[in-house]
Amino acid sequence: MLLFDDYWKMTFEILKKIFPGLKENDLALDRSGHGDFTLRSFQIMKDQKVSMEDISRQVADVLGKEDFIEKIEPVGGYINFTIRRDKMMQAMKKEIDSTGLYPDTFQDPERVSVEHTSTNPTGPIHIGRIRNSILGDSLARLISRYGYRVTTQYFINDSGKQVATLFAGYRKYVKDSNPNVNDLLDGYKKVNDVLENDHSLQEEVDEIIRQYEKGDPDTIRNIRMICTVILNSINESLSRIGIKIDDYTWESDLIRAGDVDRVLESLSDKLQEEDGAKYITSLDRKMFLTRSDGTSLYFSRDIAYHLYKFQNFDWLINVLGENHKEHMKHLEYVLKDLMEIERRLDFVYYSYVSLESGRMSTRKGNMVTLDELVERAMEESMKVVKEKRPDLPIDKLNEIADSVAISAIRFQLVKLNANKTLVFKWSEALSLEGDSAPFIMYSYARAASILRKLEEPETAISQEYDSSESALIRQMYFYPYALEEAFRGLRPESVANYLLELTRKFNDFYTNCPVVNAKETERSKRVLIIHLYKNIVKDASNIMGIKILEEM
RNA sequence: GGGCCCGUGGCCUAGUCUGGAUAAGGCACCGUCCUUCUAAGUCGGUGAUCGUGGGUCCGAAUCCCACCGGGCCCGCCA
Repeated sequence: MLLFDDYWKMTFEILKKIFPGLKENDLALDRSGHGDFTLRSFQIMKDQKVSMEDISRQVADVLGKEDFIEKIEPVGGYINFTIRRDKMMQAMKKEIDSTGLYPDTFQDPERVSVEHTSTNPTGPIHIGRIRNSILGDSLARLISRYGYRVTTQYFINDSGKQVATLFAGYRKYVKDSNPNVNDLLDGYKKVNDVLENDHSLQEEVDEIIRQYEKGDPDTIRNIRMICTVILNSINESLSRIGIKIDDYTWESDLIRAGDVDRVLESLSDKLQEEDGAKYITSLDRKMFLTRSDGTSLYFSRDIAYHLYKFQNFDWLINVLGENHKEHMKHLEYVLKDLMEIERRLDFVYYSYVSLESGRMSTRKGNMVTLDELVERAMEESMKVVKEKRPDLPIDKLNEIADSVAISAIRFQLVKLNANKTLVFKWSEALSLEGDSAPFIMYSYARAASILRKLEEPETAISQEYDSSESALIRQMYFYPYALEEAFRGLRPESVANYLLELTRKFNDFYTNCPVVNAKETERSKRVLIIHLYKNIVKDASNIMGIKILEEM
């Protein structure tokens, strides 16, 4: 929960006393530039059969005497409220002085699990999967900022057909007791080619699964070993863009610890069989839990994993590609309707990333890996930073180029509504202008630069702010509302859009309001604005995974 | 065939959940501003039947219905 002097709420509660039927949405943050909050009176006029004049008079009576109100203006069917800027400044300053953050957070005891990425350890992480990681990581940061104890989790699929196939390839073509990633992937590709028309090999893969689930020590040791090699490389790629996952769970551990069997037991009265394979009927569909040879299927392992997570968490969030939607409907049905688990479970889906040449495919080689993207973004940002800052030493240039590249990649993916399909284009991915992370970072660096030029600057809250200052103060003050919206909808892109708007407001302030050479009274109030601005940008950027810099 | 998602200037998006005031940005294009704090920036201009057709409503990009176009799903894969 967010803590701050919430003038929207105060206004709403006062209005609610005179209009008991008032809905939260009737008092909106104004988007049209008329005021800060706007009361839409249409419904009130209709319900209570009163005139606009009556409403205006009543509102003026109760709110006119509140000291945080600057102006009340009825226009058409709206009543616009303007909040005093010095009150907004005070509200922000108060939190930052005492906690270092605006808004302050009330720490919620609930523990939240955010599962993201969970990609099969059968290949490098590519730009399709990375949408999952970036979305999940930002979501985790957002929820944590909101006051929950968040753990990020990765479910390692090491017991399905894909990994068994990987192992078959290793055994046939690689053999090395200390294999590298590329050899493993080559082996995987070769086996997949052979599998297309060789049924004996299919039998071999099935046998590997049986051995693995049965607990054959040699199979376990080897599969763990090759999965770890690939997983390490995935994690290395992720850490390159600032993503670290807290907890890993191996599917095979849940099988051997009996979790999957317990799922079958608890569903025993609903289980049906077909050729020895067990299934349940979920929403008119057969959902198989085991194969006819007794080995487990993803559905039962996923149920087991969710039960395991519910032992330690009050709220589970899963970030998944849209192709999992149907599957998750059935998972939810089992957990909520059959097992009657009432705890909170949310799914956040994202649409696919494709290339201009079409859908990505690891096997066909039509893909762009994260490593490749990072490398090219680094080159691009290095080129730019060298051109812009020839005065800086090389290690400084490296640091800037690195932050710019990584921030740009993350921001580009997180700012887009997750439901939209994304066609990856190099020209857009490598762009460092416009609505991008560098746009935000650059503004922040200019703000920092102003403060560096002043020795022990005074700060002050003024009674008077001009229009650029006023618009910026308002946008800063509204930060908690943006966090709230993002949190409620589990949509980090709301924070991204907020941050872009904040940057535009700051740029307007920057061009219109000189600081360093301003008179003392002007300077001190602007210095405080910059302090608050820097604080909020830093905070919001952290949620977005943008690595903010004091100089660039 | 059934289900879910998307459709907003030439291109990419915000706004859709929770209907409300002249539809907000970016890219590209044309023009402006470095003798004031970093031009990765600023200001101005060109450019939108909000996929189409109905409906509900005082009011629809937003809600409902139908259709069109694109994506995803409908495995003893994950």
